[in-house]
Amino acid sequence: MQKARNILGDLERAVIEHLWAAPHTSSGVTVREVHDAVGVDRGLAYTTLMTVLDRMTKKGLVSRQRDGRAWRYTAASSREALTSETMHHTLGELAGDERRGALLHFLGSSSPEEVDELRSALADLEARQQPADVSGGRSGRPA
Amino acid sequence: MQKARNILGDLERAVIEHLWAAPHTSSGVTVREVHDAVGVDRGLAYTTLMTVLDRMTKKGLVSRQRDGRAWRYTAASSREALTSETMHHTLGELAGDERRGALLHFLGSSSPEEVDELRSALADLEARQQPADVSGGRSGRPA
DNA sequence: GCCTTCTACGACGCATCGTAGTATTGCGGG
DNA sequence: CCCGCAATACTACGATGCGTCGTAGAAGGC
Repeated sequence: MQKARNILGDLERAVIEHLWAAPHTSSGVTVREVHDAVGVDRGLAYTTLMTVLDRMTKKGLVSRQRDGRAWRYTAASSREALTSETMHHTLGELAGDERRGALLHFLGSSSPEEVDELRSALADLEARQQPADVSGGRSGRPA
Repeated sequence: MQKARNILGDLERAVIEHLWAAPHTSSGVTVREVHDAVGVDRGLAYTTLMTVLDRMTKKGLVSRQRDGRAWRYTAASSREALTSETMHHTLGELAGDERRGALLHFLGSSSPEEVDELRSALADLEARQQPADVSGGRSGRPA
């Protein structure tokens, strides 16, 4: 009985989208604000957003903290982190040798821009680690 | 109305797993064979696998061809291709600048092995295109 | 002709998600 | 001190997807 392959629903997506858009400086967004932002134009009831936020909390997608008798919600992980995590999850289902093939496929069906982005991200990462050891790989420090 | 974020269910996963394991030389696998392979141990009825295969066909996950009065099923895309496609799908939901961040995240949370794999895959791809232009990037051919 | 093997089609149970109503609780104004 | 507003907590309902089967025919084999 392992479930939970659906990362995000449709409304959930819109909601977290809004949370991501909120300034990190704030201590979070109230249900009312989320409703005003993504609920009203869709003609949704306040309680709908409440339920959704509540369920997302239980799933660990968002976190919240008290503010008076209201909750203030924030996204649990950044958009980039969630995307990365999802991609890892997808890739993680493959055995090592298949991963290479999948990555090759991935690159092959990427646009030149994406490849560039990846290349530069790789360079960034490399620079951040051991600027010396570029020869064989197996760069030490994990995590 | 964009749906279809669930790529694979649970049984579906097992089924396509079996199809992937089948020799490509064969012209496909019958329901009977799939049932024997992944259905019997789970105590599933023959018809269950029939339905699942049928639905997967309608979703384009597998393809089939007649063989007498039976169908022979084959996976529509390779495991690697499907994985790659899913990853692209995930990444594709981001805007350009966020993609970079996501990729950085992705690399940052990858094991050294994965980074190596990616690096070598990138090198492969590069070699396959313009063996000359390695200097600046912006590899011409826009797909 | 009867038994087997397949396909087609419909059905049911359960989980998830979008959606919302009702009950409850706490704070501030009169 | 009590009322009502606002926000939360609790519960519910319909749609859809998926796993699971059953039944009804069609096509052959003996």
